[in-house]
Amino acid sequence: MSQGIITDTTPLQSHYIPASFQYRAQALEQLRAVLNSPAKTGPFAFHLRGATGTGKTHLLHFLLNQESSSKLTSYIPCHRLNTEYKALKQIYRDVTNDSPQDGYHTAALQRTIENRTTEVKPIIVLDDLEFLLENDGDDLLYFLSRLETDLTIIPVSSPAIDLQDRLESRTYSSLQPAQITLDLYTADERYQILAARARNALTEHSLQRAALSTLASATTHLGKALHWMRTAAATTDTAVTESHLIETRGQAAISYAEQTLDAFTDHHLVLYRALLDQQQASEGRLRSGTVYDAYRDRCRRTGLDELSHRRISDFLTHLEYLDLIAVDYHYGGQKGKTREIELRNPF
DNA sequence: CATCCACCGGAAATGTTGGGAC
DNA sequence: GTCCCAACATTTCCGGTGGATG
Repeated sequence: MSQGIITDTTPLQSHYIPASFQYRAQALEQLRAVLNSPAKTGPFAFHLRGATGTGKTHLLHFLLNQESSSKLTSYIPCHRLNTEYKALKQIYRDVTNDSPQDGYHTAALQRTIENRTTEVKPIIVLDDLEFLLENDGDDLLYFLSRLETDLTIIPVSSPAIDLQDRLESRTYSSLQPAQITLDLYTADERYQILAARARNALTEHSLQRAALSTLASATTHLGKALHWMRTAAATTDTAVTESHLIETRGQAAISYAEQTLDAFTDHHLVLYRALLDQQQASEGRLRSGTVYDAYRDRCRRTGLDELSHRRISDFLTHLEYLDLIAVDYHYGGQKGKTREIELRNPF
């Protein structure tokens, strides 16, 4: 093993939260104002929206660690905890400091949570809410919205999700969520943030200016850019030049997707690989039928039992939510009712 | 104007897991 | 062990969808 140019991987890791946030002063101020607004009874909600890679999750962690250490926070990653029941179990754990025995009924969990929240007044963060809504509807939010205890509910999602559309009107009207949207970082802001991370993670002068520019302009998604930086830095002993960066693009894109899909099933990854195959094999955009065929072939070659059309249709929606593919929906016309799919230009 | 494309997406059915009660 | 039950992932079923085509 050679020395490499990475002095500290921490600032390049996806969960790293910096000591201070650049270029988000306004959003932070809004969030603080909302969190500290005068108490009222009943649940209080605000919806934090922003494209993937705009730092929604990181900003919230930053804020909640810093400001509200006195308040109890229950963090629900809805892409994993994608049913009301799973989310309730997590909330139960957080508000009681105790693990629920399995076999508890939903109503029993709800009752305990309701009792506990009169005392602890937790902040409940529902990150990647779209996954829960898609899988299980708005039962959880309806339950939370009807509590008469003081709690703060923070749904977090992409800007494509409009709660007024996606929630039953009874849920929406009792939640009345405020809304805060994070804008994309500008190219210059991305450049500065990436430069700062490089200073903390790499040896001096090991990331060339041209490479940094390319990184900053390649994607609006900071997490992807950092992942690419780390991939490039880990594969050289001297310095990240622009050409070395470009060489590692494909590798970085795939490992990024694999990391993202880690919390999902094997089939999600097989599906993504099948999409990669198809994209290379044919120019032009793909339709869900051919994508399914490619997925099935890959399953057969690897001895994995294939899932049904219907199931894979849902998994495609997951890939779309994760911003790994871009999709046009056709509800009829020459092509019939289908989806046209394009791999997101990874970087 | 009828028919067709090619799959969407809701809903019900099925199969599996794991706990509690007897 | 056996029966019952809830939650859950997945399959099965099926009624659409709207421009193009003849």
